[in-house]
Amino acid sequence: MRATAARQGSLREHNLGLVLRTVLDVRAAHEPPPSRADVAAATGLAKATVSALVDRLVAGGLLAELAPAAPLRAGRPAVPLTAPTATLAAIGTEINVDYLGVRVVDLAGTVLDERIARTDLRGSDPAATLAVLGSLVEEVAGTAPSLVGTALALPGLVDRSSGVLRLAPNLGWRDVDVTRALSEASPTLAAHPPMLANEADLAARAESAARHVAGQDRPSFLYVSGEIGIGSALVLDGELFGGRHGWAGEVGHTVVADGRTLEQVAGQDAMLRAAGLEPGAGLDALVAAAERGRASATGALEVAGSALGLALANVVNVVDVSDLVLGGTYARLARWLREPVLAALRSHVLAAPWAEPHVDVALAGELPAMTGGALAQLGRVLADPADWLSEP
Amino acid sequence: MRATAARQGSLREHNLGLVLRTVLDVRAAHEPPPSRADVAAATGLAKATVSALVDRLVAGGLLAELAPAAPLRAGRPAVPLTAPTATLAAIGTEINVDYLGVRVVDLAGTVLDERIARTDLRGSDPAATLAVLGSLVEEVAGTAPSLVGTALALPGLVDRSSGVLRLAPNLGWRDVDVTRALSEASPTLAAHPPMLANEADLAARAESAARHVAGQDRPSFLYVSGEIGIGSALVLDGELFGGRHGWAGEVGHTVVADGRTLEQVAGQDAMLRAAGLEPGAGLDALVAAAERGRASATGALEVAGSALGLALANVVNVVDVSDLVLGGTYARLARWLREPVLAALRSHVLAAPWAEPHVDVALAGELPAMTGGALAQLGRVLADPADWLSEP
DNA sequence: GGCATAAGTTCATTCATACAACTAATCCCG
DNA sequence: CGGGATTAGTTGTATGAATGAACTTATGCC
Repeated sequence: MRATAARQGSLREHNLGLVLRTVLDVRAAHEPPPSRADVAAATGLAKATVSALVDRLVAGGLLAELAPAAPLRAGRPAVPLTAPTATLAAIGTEINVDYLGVRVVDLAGTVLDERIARTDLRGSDPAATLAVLGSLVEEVAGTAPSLVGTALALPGLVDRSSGVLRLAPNLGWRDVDVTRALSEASPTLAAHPPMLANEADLAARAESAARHVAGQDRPSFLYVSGEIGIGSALVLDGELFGGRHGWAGEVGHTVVADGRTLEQVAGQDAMLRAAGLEPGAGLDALVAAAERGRASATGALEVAGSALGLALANVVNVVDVSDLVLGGTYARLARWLREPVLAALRSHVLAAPWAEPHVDVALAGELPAMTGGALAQLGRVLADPADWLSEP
Repeated sequence: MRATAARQGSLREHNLGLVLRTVLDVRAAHEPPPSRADVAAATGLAKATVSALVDRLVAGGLLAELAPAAPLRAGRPAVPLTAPTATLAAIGTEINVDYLGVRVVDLAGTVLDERIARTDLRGSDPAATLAVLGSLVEEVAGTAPSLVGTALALPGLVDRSSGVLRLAPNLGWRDVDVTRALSEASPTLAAHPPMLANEADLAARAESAARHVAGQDRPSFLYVSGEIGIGSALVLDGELFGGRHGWAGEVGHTVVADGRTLEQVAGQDAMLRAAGLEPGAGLDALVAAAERGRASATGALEVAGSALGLALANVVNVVDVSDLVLGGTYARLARWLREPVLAALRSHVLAAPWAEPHVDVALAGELPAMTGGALAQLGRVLADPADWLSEP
């Protein structure tokens, strides 16, 4: 119930966005690039209207005309429309517990460039780490086309209004003025202050886009991000649910049993310990042990899966989604986690008999939060193309 | 991202709704009824446009002109606009564990009529109970102005597409075709099939409206409904969050400790038992005992409050709201529950230091779910007034 | 080469809002 | 009591966006 008066111009802006999204959406679904006529048919707008809007978008650099394909049937051949290659891009960045990275994505969703540095950042110095990230951004910014915006995914609670990272338990960071530090380290980030968000939230955005491309129209799911910590994010009808301050999804800090949080039971370190491995052994060691069928490892995963399932059952009871998506490290462990999670869901979710719970593995590729951040910024263009027409 | 082409008419419909909502909203905030000029100033629309739209709304019966108030200052006196009295109404109904009722509410939010029957409906016969509800609806339908729609609040899981009540644990009902039974019992409900929804969801709508009237513009809160069972509903920026199927908010069936659900620890029966009272003693007995300071009662409430607080902390970690509203029986117990709930929130909510949790008592009046159901139906008129202009 | 077919363009028409001038109804003040 | 100031609401013209029908362009098919 947006309380804005709709003037004549609003109409045009709305339809401009509609046309742009229609062209890019059809592309996403692996259909051939649409023509002006296709767009008119899909939107219900008159051909003349679509032509005018498309012309404006092409002139503004938000759409491109392709060379006509070899015509198959009678009639004047259509001019196919697509996203312009590499004219507009966004940079998604991420600092997580065991890596940090930068990724450039354009309007078509293509990854143009990326830099990833794997290091253990637990207890690291925020200033130094942010300086590294800033320099990675500068490395890619040179080759990048004109920027829509930037985003930074963090494993913690972020204050989006002030640009301060409030708390990242697994990094050991607290009240870090991330935006300021980055703007000093990188002219690019100074010019385009990053949108700060939780890692799981942005990963879920990428997952939503991936599922859209895979054919799910407006997917609804709970994304569970197992990194060193455990985060989650809810997507409903393709829309991310962020809560009041964007702090939704902290399942990891949910209490599962006798005062212990889920992270203390099913976090990576806890699983390693329960499997009888050294804390520093890493995920690979756990996967290897489980693959060899070692009872200590599979048993630990069973216990972790049950706890995860219980925590997720509580979440599902409260937010009502039936599709759970395992991402991050949980994606690699899905083979062993799925069954105990499903069992917990079936027995604790009140609505389970009428909405059979599903547990899927994430479709989005490696390090989805960086992609998700970039997509979030690119989404601003789709939402309101008029703002991006003339000025680059 | 609604995928609809905006034609010229969409503009008009949008602004028509905007004008209607502006008039009713200003009324809600206890300001004097606005004139056409006030609406123009508030919306940013031109005076001429507002006049045209208001005229249409008045002609269609969705707005009414009042007699000009005694003018206070120079200038032509304004014509005040309000909701028309008793021309359009909705019926909200409810079946709960210990009562059932019917309420008629008009566009101005005034309760025009109601019938409430208090009985214990645990293990009752669905057909008989629904027949009683149907007859109550018929009683009030005669006097009611033209109907926008009807709603039915139920303490359980409802399948809104098929109109079947899937499960109401505390009634002992399962897979009851409520819509069909009611349409046979009541011609009014046959003509206006009720919107089925969870009791807590509709109560939260009423609470949202009450908070809006109280001056909170677009309130965000988690409503916790303590009836015989425990339900909850999330309102974000004035909008109810229902989840995928409308089954969100089942905190009562959340697991809090060693496999026990919240209802088994903090439900009304559990509290009575813990306080050493008979299960049938009722809420009044518990309140009386607590007021007399009996340790068994206050102790039981302390325990229940802690469990409730823990469950709510888990919810808050996942959905990120900081205002909790105690409704239903919990409103009467708030004096004793508030502190333990707050304590649990402070220690278990990750974001608590940056978003101080609040625990309020519900503002909406008695049996808010009935009001909320009616308001939900009336909201359809506000959302799209064009549909309701000519035909009644 | 002519006909059918489909894509895209041109142009007059429609319709909702904006803007400005105007009328209406009141208070204030001499 | 009458004129000026002030505010509400109306009237009429202009603007801008979408529409629909006619038209042009570009192709395949026979």
